[in-house]
Amino acid sequence: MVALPLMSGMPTIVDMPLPEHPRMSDVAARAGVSLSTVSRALRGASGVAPAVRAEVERAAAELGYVVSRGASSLVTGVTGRIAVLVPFLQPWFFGVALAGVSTRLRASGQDMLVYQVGDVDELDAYVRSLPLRSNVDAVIAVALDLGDTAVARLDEIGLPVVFCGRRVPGRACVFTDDTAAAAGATRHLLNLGHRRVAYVCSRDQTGFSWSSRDRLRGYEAAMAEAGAEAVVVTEPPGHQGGALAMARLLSMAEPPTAVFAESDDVAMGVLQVARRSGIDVPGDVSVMGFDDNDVAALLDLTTVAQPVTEMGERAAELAVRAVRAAGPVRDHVHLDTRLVVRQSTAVPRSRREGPAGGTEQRG
Amino acid sequence: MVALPLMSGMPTIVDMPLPEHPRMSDVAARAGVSLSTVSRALRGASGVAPAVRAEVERAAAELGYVVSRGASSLVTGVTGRIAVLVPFLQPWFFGVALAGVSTRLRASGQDMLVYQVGDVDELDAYVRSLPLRSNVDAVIAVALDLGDTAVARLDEIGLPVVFCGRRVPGRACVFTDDTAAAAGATRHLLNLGHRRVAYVCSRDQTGFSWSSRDRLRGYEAAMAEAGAEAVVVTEPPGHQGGALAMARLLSMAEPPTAVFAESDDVAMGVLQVARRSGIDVPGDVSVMGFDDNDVAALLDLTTVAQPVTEMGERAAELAVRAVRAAGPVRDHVHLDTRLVVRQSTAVPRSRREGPAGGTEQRG
DNA sequence: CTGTTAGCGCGTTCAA
DNA sequence: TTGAACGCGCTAACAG
Repeated sequence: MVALPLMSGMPTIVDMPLPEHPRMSDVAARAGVSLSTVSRALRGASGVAPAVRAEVERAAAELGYVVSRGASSLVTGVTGRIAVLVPFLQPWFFGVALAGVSTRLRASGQDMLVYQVGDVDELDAYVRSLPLRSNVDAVIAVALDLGDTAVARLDEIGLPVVFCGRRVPGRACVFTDDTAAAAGATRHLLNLGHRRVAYVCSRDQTGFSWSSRDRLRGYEAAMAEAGAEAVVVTEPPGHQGGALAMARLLSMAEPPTAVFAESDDVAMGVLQVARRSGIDVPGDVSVMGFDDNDVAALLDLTTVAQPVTEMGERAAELAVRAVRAAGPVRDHVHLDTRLVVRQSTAVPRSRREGPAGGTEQRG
Repeated sequence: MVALPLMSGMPTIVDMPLPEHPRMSDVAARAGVSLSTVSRALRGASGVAPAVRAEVERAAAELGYVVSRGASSLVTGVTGRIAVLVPFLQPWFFGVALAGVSTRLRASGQDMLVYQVGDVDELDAYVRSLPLRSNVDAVIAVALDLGDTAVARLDEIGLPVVFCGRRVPGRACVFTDDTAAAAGATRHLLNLGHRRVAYVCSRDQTGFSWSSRDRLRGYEAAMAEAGAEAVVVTEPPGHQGGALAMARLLSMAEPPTAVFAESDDVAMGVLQVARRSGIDVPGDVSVMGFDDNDVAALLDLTTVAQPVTEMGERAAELAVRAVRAAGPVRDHVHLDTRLVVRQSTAVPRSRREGPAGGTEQRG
């Protein structure tokens, strides 16, 4: 700050009352420069003398000034906000994915707007009303099937969309290969010596989810490949569905020796019924899940791990890139899954009691 | 629409190309009125002829026009956005709370901005930088201890704060009585006939959380009231901590016959170690949790249920009210907890094998 | 390198 | 009941 000769009693610039909601002009006055210089300095734009920039930053800090995004986005058209659409907020998967998105966005100073669009109507209402220019810069759809019309509408508006958790041809997306992962998991059970491997999948009113369908396909392929007969049980989602499914499986003439559940959540229901029925896992039946959520480790469930946090981060990364590029980004980010072998899968009893059989394993 | 005589080949209003990003003036032109009339009509302000209003709404719908929040908030100072601060995104509690907030905000057309502020620095950075005027209308802190300086800063800016999950004197907040709930849970165990009831609590680097402290207090009070000796084990949070704690308890000269864990998550670790050690629950030891998360039901864990969704909804309600009132709201919303008795707690073996003892129970 | 000017899209005075 | 003018706080062109 420049030292000035002052008459005593005269209010100095330091004595001036701090405005409650300082604006850029307050900073400009305090730093003794013009508005545009403040704007440039605070934005980190080039063409500002280092000394001036420092002075401006000091003035801003002293006033507790922060640029109003609303005002600047009115001019630039960039809001600094990214919308994340999720079908649910409660399940483990979405919390983890959001954490990933949040981390990445923080790094570039973007804000995260979260919308829960449980049903098609909500999605529709969202797409219809919200994403008008000057509300968000991009949309990340997590484990969500935006319809064609919704996507078309976003395109029309010029809003980049990133799909997280699903492969969408011609679109920016981050995904894992559910089919291959499910096939790998099924092979793990087959390689242990199981032949009667059942698959539990879930469907709600809306029908199968795509990841559900993809996993089923992988299971069927692996079974066919091994010449084993596929046994598929369909119930509502969640562990309730898993419990119902396991009950049905246990009432079959020849119950399976291994159960592959579409998700860890469903597997929990399977395990619960097994435990209550006095059926030993993996002694009597092997159980395999999918997701590797936090409870899976707790219950020693063999499962397929997805890098969910990373999926969120990468999706956010694509969204940020699309905003910067001011145009659509079409990258496909394919992340790997990982088979996590724990205590819930083992060689079937028939094998153990017969001639000693090795426990092979393939990816 | 008014039918007009047209020369053929002359472009009609219907033929006019739809602007990609229609603005209010486009609507005004299409409806044949002025800008201010459109503004009034679309905002539902009074003083617009019904016929004119209908015409404006039609024009807006045909153009796919939506008011730009950015522009209007520049004038009104209201953003239509509410910030939700959470320490974590992954745990069950936060997903459920966010779902509650989301539901309530949707009803009033507000958007939800989510910030993960895991450590004090992040919180500080957030409070320092973001909530300047024209970014959000209110802040909801979920299970978070904003420091005094942070709160003071928000006050200064005039941003309403709502605390969710904690009682804060003189502030708008939604909470449950952790102390009373923990005391009730402890009494449940005492009433079953347990005397050696251990409490497992968690602390991380930061120290005890307040809910942790409150619950501990309730446990201690109930034990003292019954003339029983308190046994408290402290470990890191999460089920790992629970597992460590249970291991320590099992190595005591006289292990407890009942374990009350600070949270369901911690209780999971306790159950895991019990199961692996061949200790029957509740045969050998009763286990009680706190939260009633989705896994608790699955594992038949007796626990204390909190109305988490409702907490989120009510917090959002207070935030919306504060925005409407354009001033601070100081309501305290006290919600009840509920003891959920499942299969993990029972009369201790000593009682069962001795003279028949009844299973009493108090709230 | 810096200052001046003209809007960004809308709500809100006023006057009609 | 409607319309015209002004300004919300800021950035982007220019000119200096």
